[in-house]
Amino acid sequence: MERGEPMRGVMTDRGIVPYEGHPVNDADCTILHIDMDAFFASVEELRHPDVVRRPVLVGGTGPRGVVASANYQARRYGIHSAMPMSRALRLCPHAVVFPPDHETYRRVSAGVMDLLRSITPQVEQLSVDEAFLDVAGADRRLGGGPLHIAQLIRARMRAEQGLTCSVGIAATKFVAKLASTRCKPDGLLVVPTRHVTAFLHPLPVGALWGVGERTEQALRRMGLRTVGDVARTPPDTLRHELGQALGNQLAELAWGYDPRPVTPETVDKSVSTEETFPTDIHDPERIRRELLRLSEKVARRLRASGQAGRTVGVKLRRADFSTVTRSRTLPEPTDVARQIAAVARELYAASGLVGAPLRLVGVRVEGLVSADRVHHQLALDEEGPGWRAVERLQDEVVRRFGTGALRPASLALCEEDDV
DNA sequence: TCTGGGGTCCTAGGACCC
DNA sequence: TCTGGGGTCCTAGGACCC
Repeated sequence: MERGEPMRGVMTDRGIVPYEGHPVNDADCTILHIDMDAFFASVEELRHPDVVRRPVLVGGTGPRGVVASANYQARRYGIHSAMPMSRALRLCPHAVVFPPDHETYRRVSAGVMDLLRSITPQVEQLSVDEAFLDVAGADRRLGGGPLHIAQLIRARMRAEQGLTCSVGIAATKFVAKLASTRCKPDGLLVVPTRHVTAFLHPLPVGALWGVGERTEQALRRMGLRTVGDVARTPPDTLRHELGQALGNQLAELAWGYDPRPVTPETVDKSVSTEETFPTDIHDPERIRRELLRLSEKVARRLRASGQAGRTVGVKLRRADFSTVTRSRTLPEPTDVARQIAAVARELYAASGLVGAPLRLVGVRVEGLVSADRVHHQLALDEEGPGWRAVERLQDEVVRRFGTGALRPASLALCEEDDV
């Protein structure tokens, strides 16, 4: 296939060849990895047809904004996600920039996931724009094989959502995900099991799950540059250099061994929110007010999902980017903003960073359980009698009249409170 | 160039219990 | 007086993923 053309093919003895006119033995390859192409940017292109064919960036527009998504026109300039927006705009001053609209992306994502679940219930959503499917059952029902199902998904995605996606097909999650990454954008790649090592071993170590910048450096110091290099290294050596878990994981992935099944339901383990300030803040009163605001946001999300958590944590990032986290576990789970904020402020007070300039603060609640198991205890808790009910009422007001209706109450809480 | 926001998992040390 | 080993929970930090 030619440069610049979407990659659609199958891995064979002769490398990747187009599957049109070739018999594809994909019988054992029932795992699909679906990856939406430049998802946020593509959604903005759908809403603003006038920007199609121009470089499009989605991301923070403030002084500390980063690129969350870049379309493929923008990527030609060397722009990629997580790059500071200031640098991206130096590389491509005429790019069109949209601030992120996560509500819309979530809505489009829900449509995408519904489409996938209409193919099979065996859908594991990885993020807003990615999912694994196990189509073994769907294949028995629909017939035609995984490749046929993947083509059906791509056609429906284009017709029903107006979006392109890339699909990797393999016998394992890991190889399917690598396959979709290699064929982006708008691609489709099958990696039959007997060609897995030929596919994997030439790839750079960074292609392995769990190898980021730091681990890549460590592997380079060991003289390992490709997945094949890792595969030929004794697992004991990998464990010794990288730790038990990561060493084991890389030793297995380098041979394409990945027994993890597709698991449709996963439960959240934590809820958090954080904010980077446009400029550093040192005023303790402002930090305390931020902690209350973030606690309200976390508590609202907990209540909306019917969860409560026992461990409250704060994250404080200094001007030099060094980060401190503090946490405390409570006797009972909570979903009450006043309680979360009280703990967050105590953790801040004891952190040794009061008065220090901070670029970011965050609030997290973990150790989540279903909230209906703890409601009565919370109602009796002497620290916040009635606060739970008050916040429930706020939820109801927002539900019926929108967030604007709540603003005065929220401000009043900020100004009056003194924990 | 100067680094977002939402998550998961791992490591390591200390407390505590048996 | 000196000293086990295992298990669980808690805390802090860090790497990684999208």
